[in-house]
Amino acid sequence: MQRTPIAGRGAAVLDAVVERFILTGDPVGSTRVARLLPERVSSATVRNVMAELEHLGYLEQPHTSAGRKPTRRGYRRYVESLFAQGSYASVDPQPLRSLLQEEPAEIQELLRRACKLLAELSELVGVVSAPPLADTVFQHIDFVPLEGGRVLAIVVARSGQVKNRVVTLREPMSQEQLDRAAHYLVRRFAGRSLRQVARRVAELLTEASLRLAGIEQQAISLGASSLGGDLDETEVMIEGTTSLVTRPEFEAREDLLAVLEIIEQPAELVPALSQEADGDRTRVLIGSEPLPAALGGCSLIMATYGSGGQVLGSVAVLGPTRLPYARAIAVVEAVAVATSALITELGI
Amino acid sequence: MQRTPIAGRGAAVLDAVVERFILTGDPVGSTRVARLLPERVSSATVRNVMAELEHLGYLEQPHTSAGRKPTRRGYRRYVESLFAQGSYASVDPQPLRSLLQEEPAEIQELLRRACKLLAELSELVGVVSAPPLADTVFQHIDFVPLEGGRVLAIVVARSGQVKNRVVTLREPMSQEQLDRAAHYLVRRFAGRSLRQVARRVAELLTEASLRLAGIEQQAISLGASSLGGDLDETEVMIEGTTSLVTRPEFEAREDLLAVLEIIEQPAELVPALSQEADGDRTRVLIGSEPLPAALGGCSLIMATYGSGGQVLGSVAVLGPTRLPYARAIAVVEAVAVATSALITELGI
DNA sequence: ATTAGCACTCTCCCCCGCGGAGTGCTAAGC
DNA sequence: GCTTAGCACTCCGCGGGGGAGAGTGCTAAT
Repeated sequence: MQRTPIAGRGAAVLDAVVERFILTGDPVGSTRVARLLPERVSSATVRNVMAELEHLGYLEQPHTSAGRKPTRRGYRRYVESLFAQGSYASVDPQPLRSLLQEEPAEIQELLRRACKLLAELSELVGVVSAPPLADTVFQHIDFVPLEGGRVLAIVVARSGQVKNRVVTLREPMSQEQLDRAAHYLVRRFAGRSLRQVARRVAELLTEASLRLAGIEQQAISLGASSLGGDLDETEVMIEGTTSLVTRPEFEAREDLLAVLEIIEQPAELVPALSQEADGDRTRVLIGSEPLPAALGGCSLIMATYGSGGQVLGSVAVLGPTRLPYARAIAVVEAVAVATSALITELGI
Repeated sequence: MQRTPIAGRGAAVLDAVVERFILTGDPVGSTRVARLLPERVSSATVRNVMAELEHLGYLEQPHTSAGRKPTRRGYRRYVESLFAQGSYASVDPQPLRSLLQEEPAEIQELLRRACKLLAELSELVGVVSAPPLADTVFQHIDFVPLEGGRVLAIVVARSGQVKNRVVTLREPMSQEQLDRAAHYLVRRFAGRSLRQVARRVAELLTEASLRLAGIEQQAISLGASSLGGDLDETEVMIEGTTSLVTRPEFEAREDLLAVLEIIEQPAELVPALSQEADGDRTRVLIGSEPLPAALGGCSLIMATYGSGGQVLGSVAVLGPTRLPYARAIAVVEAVAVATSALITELGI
């Protein structure tokens, strides 16, 4: 029974402290914990237990003669016990259905809604990473001539995601030639992932001068220019920043500033969101490692969404370390499931 | 000489108070003003003048025996005198050139950069309203078939702006038919504004069943579905929120919250940005009327950008009422001019 | 009209002392 | 040996008091 460093009463006390602290934000004293425990014990007993928990690094005191609050380690252990018992709150399915309501034109729109939903349901900051374009399926390409020998390339993924890029031609091409090139690319490559298409086109380009004839060569060249580069870039969207402002833990100006800066540079969350994105486990990052240093006082709860076994991106909520984990986890998982379902249905 | 309610020494004192208050944020006392004035006067004299300025509604006292700070009216009068003497700071042309540096693929990208520039140069919040799609020139349209008899319509403006919409077909069409329809629309309507195209297509749709043959009818119908609706919607982008957080005037939680809420709903600024957008005068709104009520403590400095005499949108900075107007005005005007120039060059 | 002088007002800040909450320890009880 | 009642101690937070400083309005003199 001693597998975990703490067990039985110790665990109960820790959970009580964490939950109470999450609720009120004030350090929790021994008498309060004694009242909170199901078992009838005296505050003195609780004090002994708490002293030990502090020694083990699960609790800390802001100062002598204040109550205790959880350390990161304490939160971690609490969250793990949440997962272990597997029973966290359930989420009202109504808003999730509204996510599915009217069909979004593109996946971006769908993800934006999911992000708002995360923020609203959790009353925290919603974070969603979009699938890198490289992972979407090539459906269509179109070239629109601009002035000055430049061409606007429009790449359409099956998900409805659209990418534009301006390409400069080495020699002028007519609208008809452009159309033929586009048709050629679609005929030949539609249905593969953009990553595959980009790789293949790049390969062909090196051989092209030898074996391919006029229009094909032009098509390949155009395709290479249109698909080169930033296909792997991950877009991150964020909603619900305002909910943080009123939080007492961000009373210190600098802390709030740090979070808001992240929000202006959401890309800083990419490492945290993708590095941890394996399989279907919900992850909880408690103010450390893959999170930017400025978010020391924050936690991120994330899950992945995808289609047909492939992970496409992450949904997450971000908030102060002192956040209602049970609810947050439930919200994140519910949104992840709904998003996956919708994407699978619409195709990616 | 008594055209304005105040003149001569009164004006000098008011300007001194406003400038000093903008600089430090503390109410300004009579001795300080006396030192600031070019003319050598005693603090007692200044006191008399200040008492009168307060009576006229240009200054106010936070409490007896504090210095004075400007009222809205005071700011207004100060700003007008700035315009009257017409000499405000000049702006470092270097960053503006970087705006023109590498050519943006679409106008949205250009405006985003302009917005960031506004924020950086002014150290306030940058605000830019994009031209409504209706005002852009129709260049190209393309239809991509999706599953389930739905079609993704991609409308391209000459500016490079792209709009997507999913359209549901009443009867299935082949890729070839879709291409023919797209070609028809481009041949017939390219070069007109989207607003004109939308109107014309809608007109034709009502007559179409009588006079037009198969493919034309289909094309018109598709065009109408693709262009209907929200063409007049104005997109507003915002950058540099974080610069407000550290500002002492937003120490009160609620004030900061109000501003951040606006930033999550930038559309609330549309009335202020468009209602005031006539001609080429730079406008200064000081925490009132067309601004949302929550921005009572803020000012907006805005100018319009455009091409060939046509106003396309606005660039602006937003900050607390106590902001460095001379600099802000200079920045806004410089960015407006640069943006107009670039848009004119690239075509809209 | 301007200014020196003066009494008055109000804020800000520091300091002090107190009550309350919570702890750790000890000794007694089961 | 674990639990618990009792107790002394610590430390934060809060409200009041007092002084310094900044600024004002008024009056009287120039």
